[in-house]
Amino acid sequence: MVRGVRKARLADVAARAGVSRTTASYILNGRSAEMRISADAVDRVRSAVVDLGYRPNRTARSLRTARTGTVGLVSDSVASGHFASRMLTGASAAARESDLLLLVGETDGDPLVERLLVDQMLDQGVDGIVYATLRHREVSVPLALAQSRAVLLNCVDPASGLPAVVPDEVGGGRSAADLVARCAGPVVVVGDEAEQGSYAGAMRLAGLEERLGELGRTIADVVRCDWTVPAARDAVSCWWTPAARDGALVCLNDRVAMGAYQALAAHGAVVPDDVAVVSFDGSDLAGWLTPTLTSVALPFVALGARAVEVLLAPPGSHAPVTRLAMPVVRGGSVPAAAAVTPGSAG
Amino acid sequence: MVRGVRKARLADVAARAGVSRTTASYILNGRSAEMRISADAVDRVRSAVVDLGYRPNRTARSLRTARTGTVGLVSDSVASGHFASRMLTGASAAARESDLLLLVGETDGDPLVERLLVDQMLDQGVDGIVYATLRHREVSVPLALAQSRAVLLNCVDPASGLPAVVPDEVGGGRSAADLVARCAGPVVVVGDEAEQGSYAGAMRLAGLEERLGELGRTIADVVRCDWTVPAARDAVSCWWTPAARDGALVCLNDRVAMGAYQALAAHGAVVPDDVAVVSFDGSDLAGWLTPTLTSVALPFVALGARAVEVLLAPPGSHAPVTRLAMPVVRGGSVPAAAAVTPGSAG
DNA sequence: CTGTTAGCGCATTCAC
DNA sequence: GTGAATGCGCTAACAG
Repeated sequence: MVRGVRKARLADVAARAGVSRTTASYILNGRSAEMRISADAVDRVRSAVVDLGYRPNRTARSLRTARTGTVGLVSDSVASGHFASRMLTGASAAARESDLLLLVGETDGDPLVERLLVDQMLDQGVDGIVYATLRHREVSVPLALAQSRAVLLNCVDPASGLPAVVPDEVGGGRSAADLVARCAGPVVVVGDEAEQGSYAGAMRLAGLEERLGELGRTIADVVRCDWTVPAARDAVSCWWTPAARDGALVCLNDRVAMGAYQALAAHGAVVPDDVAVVSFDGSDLAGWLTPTLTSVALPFVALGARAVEVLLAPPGSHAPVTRLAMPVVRGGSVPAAAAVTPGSAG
Repeated sequence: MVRGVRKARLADVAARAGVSRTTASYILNGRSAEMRISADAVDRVRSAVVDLGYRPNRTARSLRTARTGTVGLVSDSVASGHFASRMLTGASAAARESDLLLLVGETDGDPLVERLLVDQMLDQGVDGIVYATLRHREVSVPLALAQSRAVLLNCVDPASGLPAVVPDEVGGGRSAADLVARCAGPVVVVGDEAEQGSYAGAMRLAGLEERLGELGRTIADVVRCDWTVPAARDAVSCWWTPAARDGALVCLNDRVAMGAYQALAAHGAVVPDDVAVVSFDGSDLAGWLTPTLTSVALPFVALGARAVEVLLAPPGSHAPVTRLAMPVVRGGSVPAAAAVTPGSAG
């Protein structure tokens, strides 16, 4: 424990103010009115606090109150992820908002480390734990977690009954449909929807299909490939046919879209004039491409913040699963004429 | 403070094992040999621990020992950064290695929030604080930090005298020089070296120039532009001349290189046949480009880990500034023939 | 080798 | 309105 100068204790403050520790404690905890403490005593204590540079010892307070003012965030590898780390930004901000400190730990997917980390945080006395994953998927949390105050972030665990905060992938798929429903040519999906055992692909595809159906359209084709730039580039390049002109490519994430861009360029197809491209994630990459990519964004900051909020709310005051909307980040890869007003009947 | 089932205390363990709390404490703190406690007592205590599911109360221990087993990491916006968040990964791993928990907080560059956060962490009783920045730059840390156990990460504060851990940007510049020193055409730098008041640009440029000089070469030109894709694309596109063929573009970061790629493609110049490209950062983006980009990498994970190690080491046992090498991540953007053996006389 | 005792700094119940 | 006394759970002198 690091301390710059000798720290003053509450007793020192009380002594200097000429009151008892109890009185000083009440005043500092905002109960001076309730306890009807004299204004004079309040003033003396307050100035003693300033004079002595008194800071309450949170450890001692925690021992007494059984609350530490900290929440934990354990993840597989959120901080390593390209931009999923923004969940940390959101969680950190929300924690600060409630005057809490955030304990983070990465397990790199190791179940052993995971248990150790959760136990350590519990021992440390965190007031709650957010369990986050890089990919939106199903998990099976350690028993110790399931028995404590916890919230799942970007994942769900049906067995545990823990509340979860996730992106609304189906709604995102529907938004993508709205963006391309009026294009003249075929709507083609790029990317394997079963990628990495993640929920994202299948749900995005489901939403897309559902909404396209409502608008009287269908998915003409699915170009399956890994969610990486080279895989998408090669797959799109092989698949490309002039019949695809005036259609739209719905890429399952931004890296896939980048690969698609490269393939289209190689074939001399111009985005968005010859073919529209939309994708999912809304990562920084979308803004780096030329033309900029229209992408249905993962609201990582909001997800992280909301997870902490749900954690702090009274248990049961939230739906088991909170789905956060995926906002459309508009780029130049989709002609306005291809879009339909969201929610319209088409 | 969250607790699944009623927690057993050390006293319960001692009672069940038929020993005193002291004895139990010694055993659990690995001092049974030193205290010459009977093997029988040790066994009884150990099984009592298991039976009762006893976990030591870290808060109580902290109150007594004045150490909390936590370190803080406060940053401007490291978690928001594209891949700088990996400093967190490194720090988290190093903390775990020493059985410490990591408290993180982002200030978003707000000096007020910064002070609040540092104070809160100090109140919380962290054993030390890592102060990190997204960009490698000079900072002026809050007074409270300067007076406590702290280490700077990716920044320096000459006034504070705090130890710092930073990437060796000059060495990185030298590595870049080695990669392109033998190219037939001119060596041209892309990017404004004074970008964002950061140290990175100037130091990379200095290292590049220094090493090129040793090898009998010079920087032919500097194409100044912001470190963004569109700015670099436009700048390189305007500047491009057939005279640049067979030369090399040294881009000050990967996004600049991406812009350069786009400009070169527009002019029909092929990488690496017509022109070599190297850059700095070693971000994921480097692997997404075609051909993949050879980049001198920022060792973010190692930086984060080292910062925690320096924090935990006895004060004064490290140089004031620890510079970590920037490893070259080889891609396909530089012909082997253009390179020289690092460290050779050329 | 083991038990007794005394705090760590704070919140809180109960007398005054 | 205020102060004395108690205990959160643990560690570490000190005595036996």
